[in-house]
Amino acid sequence: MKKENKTQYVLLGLLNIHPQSGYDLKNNIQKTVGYFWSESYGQIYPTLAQLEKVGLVSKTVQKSGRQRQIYSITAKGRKILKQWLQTPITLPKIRNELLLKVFFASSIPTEVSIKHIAAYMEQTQQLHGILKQIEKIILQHPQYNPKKPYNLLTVQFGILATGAEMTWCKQALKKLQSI
Amino acid sequence: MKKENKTQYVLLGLLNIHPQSGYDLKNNIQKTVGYFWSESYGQIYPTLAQLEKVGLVSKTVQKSGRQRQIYSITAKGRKILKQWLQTPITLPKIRNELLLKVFFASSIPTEVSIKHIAAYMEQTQQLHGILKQIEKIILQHPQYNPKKPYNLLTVQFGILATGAEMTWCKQALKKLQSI
DNA sequence: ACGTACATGTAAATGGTTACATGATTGA
DNA sequence: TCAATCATGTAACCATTTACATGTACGT
Repeated sequence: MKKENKTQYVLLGLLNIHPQSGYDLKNNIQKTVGYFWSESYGQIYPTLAQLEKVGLVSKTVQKSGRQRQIYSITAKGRKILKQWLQTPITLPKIRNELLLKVFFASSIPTEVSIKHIAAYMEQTQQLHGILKQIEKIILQHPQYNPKKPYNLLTVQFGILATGAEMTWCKQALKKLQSI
Repeated sequence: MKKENKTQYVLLGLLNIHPQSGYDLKNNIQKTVGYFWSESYGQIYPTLAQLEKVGLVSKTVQKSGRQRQIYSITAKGRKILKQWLQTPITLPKIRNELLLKVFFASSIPTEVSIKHIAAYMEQTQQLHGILKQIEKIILQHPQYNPKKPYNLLTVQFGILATGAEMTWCKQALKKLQSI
């Protein structure tokens, strides 16, 4: 397993919270880090198999009911996870299709750009609302521990980021509508 | 050439401004849309060949001096570009390694997260500064046309986005340092 | 009995980076 | 003449999505 492949670390990170199946992992990635990370089954299942082969996770087949493949992180897996958590971060590589279309928009009608930006704003607004709700839930949760604000911090990142994007959309729409 | 592949549209978009070589395209992508889009030679050269094969661009070999392969957009290419510019946008797929490391940070020392966020802030701050300078240059440019503010708009998106990230970094650092 | 969600995977295709190979031109 | 940068490309590899295949369990 190559060091750079990040899929494995999301899986290890979630398995470090509690053992679960590939199916659970897919859902939990969406629920917990879905705003800034995603994985498909085509990545998850092969990566789990690979992680098991090198001993970073172990598999047990659920006895009762359905034959679910439950994965647990091993001591070795925890070590590798912690190591990765401490390696320097790199800036995310973004590829924003809206901005590309806006940048090259000189040869098409202004209304098209307006429509694109409006659509972007709507979708961003929706995400912003969801993140605000999540923030509220975290803060109201009786077990919220201010010494471990990591989940809250990532949600707040999303709130600020989407907020800025909405601000830009409003500005951009105003400017384009005045043309 | 598949419709969904976006590399071709950046190339068409830039060739629509003026004819240039693959090497130029690489540099110009960086200079113009580099903040939110990038391409490697491994994508550019094969895509140019493909675009020529289907008649969206044409190639002429520079006569004088170096034998540069200069590509121009064709009428058909312009048509395809315009069509794409009008198709609905999709939200960018982000994968933020910093947030992943912060999210899973409960099992490692707080100082590690602080270091990560500080590094992120520094890099973001630098980009923010560059974008502010570009904005100033655009606005001061005598040929700036307020009826075609597309370049300015993308730069301003970057300024607002990086600004929000810097705000978050400061908040997050303050919170973590108080633990 | 039927639909929905649970559940696990694989194969093919696509997307994208990196390393390599090669050589020309320019300026100090 | 040497280094830098201009310039074009390919091959190998890595990353990722999508479509497909297959079947189970649960609630109504």
